[in-house]
Amino acid sequence: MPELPEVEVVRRGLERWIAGRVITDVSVPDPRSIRRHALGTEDFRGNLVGTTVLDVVRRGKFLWMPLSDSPSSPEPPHTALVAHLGMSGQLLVESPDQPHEKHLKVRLSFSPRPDAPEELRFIDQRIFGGLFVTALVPTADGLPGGCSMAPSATAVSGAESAPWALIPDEAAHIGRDPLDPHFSVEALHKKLRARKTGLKRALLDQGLVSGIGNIYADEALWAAKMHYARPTDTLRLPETERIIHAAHDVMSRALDAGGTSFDSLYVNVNGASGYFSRSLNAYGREGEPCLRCAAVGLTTRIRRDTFMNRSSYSCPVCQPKPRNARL
DNA sequence: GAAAGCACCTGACGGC
DNA sequence: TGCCGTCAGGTGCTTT
Repeated sequence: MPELPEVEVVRRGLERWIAGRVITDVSVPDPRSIRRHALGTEDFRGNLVGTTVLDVVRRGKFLWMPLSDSPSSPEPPHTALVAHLGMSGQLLVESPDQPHEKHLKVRLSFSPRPDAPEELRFIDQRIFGGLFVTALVPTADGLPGGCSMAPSATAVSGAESAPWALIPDEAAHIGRDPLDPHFSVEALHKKLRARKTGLKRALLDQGLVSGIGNIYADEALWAAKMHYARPTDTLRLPETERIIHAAHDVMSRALDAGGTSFDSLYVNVNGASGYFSRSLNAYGREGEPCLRCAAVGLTTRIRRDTFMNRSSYSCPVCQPKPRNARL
């Protein structure tokens, strides 16, 4: 299940393989995966063929690729190809002669490059994700829209002026993620204090802070020793700093491990799985010992609660439920 | 306007 | 073996 670290792994792969290349053809075997492109398949195709992918940018779990008619155009891009992996989306860079995957939804062909495959495939089993082309709008704070331009040998010439202070219209409402260099803990703390909700519900609200899904929310709460139902309007700044530091730490470690993977639903652009699931402390460990408690001789077991119609894993001892819990 | 609930979607899995 | 119900969960829409 792709969350922020997994999407960042994919972003880096796309940056390496497709930045600077021209889209030469597009096919859409299953139009359900471009349903957010309201004008249909032909318009989707027409907006892409002949354009150049200038960059690969990410905010939270949204990925976008600013498009230009020419890689050397001095004009900022006006449109972008947006991708969201949803629950089971995969973006694979492959050779056209590779057999088609069972859930292949969209294929993009690229201009030849000696060291790189020519096709980008979007595969999605549950069809929660999708692709669409949309307008780029200025960011509210005038800062770059998201994370991009990691050092790359394939960066587009002239890209030293990028990233632009632009973001897809549909992603403009979401907050910056903890790995974003422009993320502000103080700004998030203000928003949390103004909300009357529980801490995990807030962490999963992409409008407040993006990129945190069910897995990393549970892991960050466990690391910060905080309960998921802690009312956000009672948080003190050091506590907000603690939970965000924990989220940053767990997601950074997951990124270093190539992402978290429980099954074949998450792979990088070359089809390889990550290894971070072996390092999880809470998520998916119902009935197993809390490792922190075990270190001091306690035999506490991780418990699973149903919360927001999904599972929430926590330690009942080191993450005690607050008296004023907000579920 | 804020907060919460629910539909979307498919494959795996367990129970009968 | 086959059918049915449940579960997984990110996002956007609807309801309260």
